[in-house]
Amino acid sequence: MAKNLVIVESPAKAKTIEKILGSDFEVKSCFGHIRDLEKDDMGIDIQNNFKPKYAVPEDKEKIVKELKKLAKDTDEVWLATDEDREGEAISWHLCEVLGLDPHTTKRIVFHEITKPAIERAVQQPRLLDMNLVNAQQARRILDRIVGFELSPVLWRKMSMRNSLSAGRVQSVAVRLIVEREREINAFNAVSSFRVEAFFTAKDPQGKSMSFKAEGPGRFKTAEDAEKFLTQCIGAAYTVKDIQVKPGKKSPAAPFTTSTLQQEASRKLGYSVSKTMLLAQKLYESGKITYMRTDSVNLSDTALTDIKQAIDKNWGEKYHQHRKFKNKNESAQEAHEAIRPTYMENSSVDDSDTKRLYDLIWKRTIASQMADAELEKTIAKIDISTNHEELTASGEVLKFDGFLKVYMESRDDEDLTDEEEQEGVLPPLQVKQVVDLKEMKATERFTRPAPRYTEASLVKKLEELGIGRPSTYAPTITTIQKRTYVEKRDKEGVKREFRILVLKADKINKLTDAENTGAEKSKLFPSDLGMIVTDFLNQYFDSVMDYGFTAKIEEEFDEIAHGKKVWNKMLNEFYQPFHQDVANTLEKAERVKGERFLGDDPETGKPVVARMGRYGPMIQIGKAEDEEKPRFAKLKATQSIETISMADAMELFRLPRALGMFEDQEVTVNIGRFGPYAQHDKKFYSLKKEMDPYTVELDEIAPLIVEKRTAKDERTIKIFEKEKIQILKGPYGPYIKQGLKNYKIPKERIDHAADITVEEAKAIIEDVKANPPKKKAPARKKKTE
DNA sequence: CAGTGAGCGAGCTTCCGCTTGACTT
Repeated sequence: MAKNLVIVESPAKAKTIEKILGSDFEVKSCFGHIRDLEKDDMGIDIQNNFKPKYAVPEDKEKIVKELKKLAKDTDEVWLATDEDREGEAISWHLCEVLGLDPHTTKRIVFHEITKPAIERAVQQPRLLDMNLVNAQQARRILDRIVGFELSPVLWRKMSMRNSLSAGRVQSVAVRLIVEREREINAFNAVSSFRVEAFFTAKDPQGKSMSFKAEGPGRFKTAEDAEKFLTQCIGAAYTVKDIQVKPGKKSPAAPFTTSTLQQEASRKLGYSVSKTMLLAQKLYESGKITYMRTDSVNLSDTALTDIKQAIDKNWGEKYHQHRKFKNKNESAQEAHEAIRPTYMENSSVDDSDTKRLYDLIWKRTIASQMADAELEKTIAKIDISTNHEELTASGEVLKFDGFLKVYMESRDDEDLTDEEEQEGVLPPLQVKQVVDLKEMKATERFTRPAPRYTEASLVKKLEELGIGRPSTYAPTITTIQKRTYVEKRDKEGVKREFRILVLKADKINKLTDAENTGAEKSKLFPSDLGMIVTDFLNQYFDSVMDYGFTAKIEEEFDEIAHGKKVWNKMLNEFYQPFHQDVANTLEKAERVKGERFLGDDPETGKPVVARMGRYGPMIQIGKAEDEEKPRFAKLKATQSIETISMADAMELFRLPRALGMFEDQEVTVNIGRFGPYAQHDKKFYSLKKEMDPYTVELDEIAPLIVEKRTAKDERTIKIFEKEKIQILKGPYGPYIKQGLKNYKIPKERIDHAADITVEEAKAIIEDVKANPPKKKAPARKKKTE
């Protein structure tokens, strides 16, 4: 038994630190928080100054028991949880649960897992900071109050039966997506004409080179653009002025959780949860530092390591020492930036993981490399027939610096037409005459802000100070699980644009077409998301305010600095908030999100789009009418807010009868699980590309045949009389009787085809006698 | 697996932030 017990949060960290500290220290992990508020009565005694009621969750009982035993048998316990609000609270909970005295127990912290940092920490222990702990308790209690008082309001006031939820973070995340969608829907594209002139000029060797120049501003109408081109007929073009300016580019800071998620999304197309899963693997195998961090800091040992790698690979002049500062004020910086643990270490097996590792490696290296040096050339070209001038600009890379390894990519929202890639200009001289090949005036349209991707939403949330590195990915999952938001693609629509071409002193008018509005893997709000957001905005504007989190974070900081009392702060928040909850419960109407579309031309009955119990739908006629109303479900891509009368009526064309196949009728419809065909009492899901409104019989027939053969292939053996089947599933062979499935014992799995009826029966009886353990949700208590 | 759509009411759901693990019928 070691003399000292050190407790950290992460088990991977525990292993590394144990090696550094040696045999006098045993290092254990508590796996994050070990206590949480009870679920009953919110776990808060509001009348009694918001006194929290904590409990050890079921899935933490085992580790708590183990820590208790170790703490008892050791001379001294050291609390080494992360140095932030949550970490301080975890240490305090450890004191409470392990029976340690918070006034004497040693508390140590380090921001990096390096030998000097840890040895230094052990020499300078401090005590628990109860102010910081209280700031965390205030944070936790406020979130519980908001979540557990708002969610039930939704259950009462929304007409849909989902398990709805609301919270300080998720509801604002949904709001961002809803508002962006409406901005896009309300957007009117305005067009203007941009002039580009294509020239040739001779270089000193007499070789002809072509280059491009931009026109003077933009023309609002085709007439203005044509007028300008007409003026240019027969003109001579002379270089009037050349300016050469040096420029530079600097590398981006090393990765934090949020920037890693953004770059992995843009460069590798990973979802935020995929990025975090792969990063976790890299962390656990010791390849990278901790992946949930908001710090851009690199440890001194890392800096030395990185410098060595740069010097070795590219030479000293590529190295530049840099210290990055966090832009984000809410950052708590308990860890380092995300970086490789050793720059030398680069063998990663799995290809997806390797691509992420390479990204981290390059970003880390680049962050300590020299600026890239550029030379920007701007040439003004005079037009002899009018007073206008054209501008040609070019860029030459003089020294590549960090660009040798890494260039940060951008969200398309940051890109404007002006920032398109600069080309290289031929070596021009003032007074040189250049030859115009052609001049084009192209119609261009303004674009609305793009929809959020998972990663750009994380970026926005971080800017607003909402959420933490450990919650970005789960938050994105939650709002999709609640069906407030859906990630999907959107097909673009064709749009024509005009081009005026001046060539050989003649003007030609052309039209071309482009695809516009196409989106890939973007977040779209559902009708439910919109309705819930509108409701919350109407009754709980303070919590829904984008500045709400920032405002209460300031107060948490004041608590942490001992300038404010935590339960007083909570009371100031709670009184008006709870009043809003009570008022809303009493006064607000049940929300249906109804929108009137028009009258049905056939019957004259009103047609409305609204939210039903099972989702958005169209209703013709009223419930109180003698004839029952007709209903149709909206397609996944349609929404109550934007659907047209014509599209709504179109939905009533289902179910469709397609004709007979093998003497049985084939019909198509859309069900709970999407479009399907029905034939001989059996169901067949339509393929993704099949549209139930237009699909033909000869497309369905192969589907029916295909399913039959697939079933044959899945079947290993059938015992007709006993209704027992031996089937091949995704996890290997299994036995099916009636509708129930039974697992085949390991030792028989390889010989599944040889199983006899008796054997199969025995296996079924056996499984029935010893039912496999169900993986019960960890938080639920067993009632048996 | 392929229904439904009004209203009532039983019994259920729900937050944010720390951290990994279990293992398919």
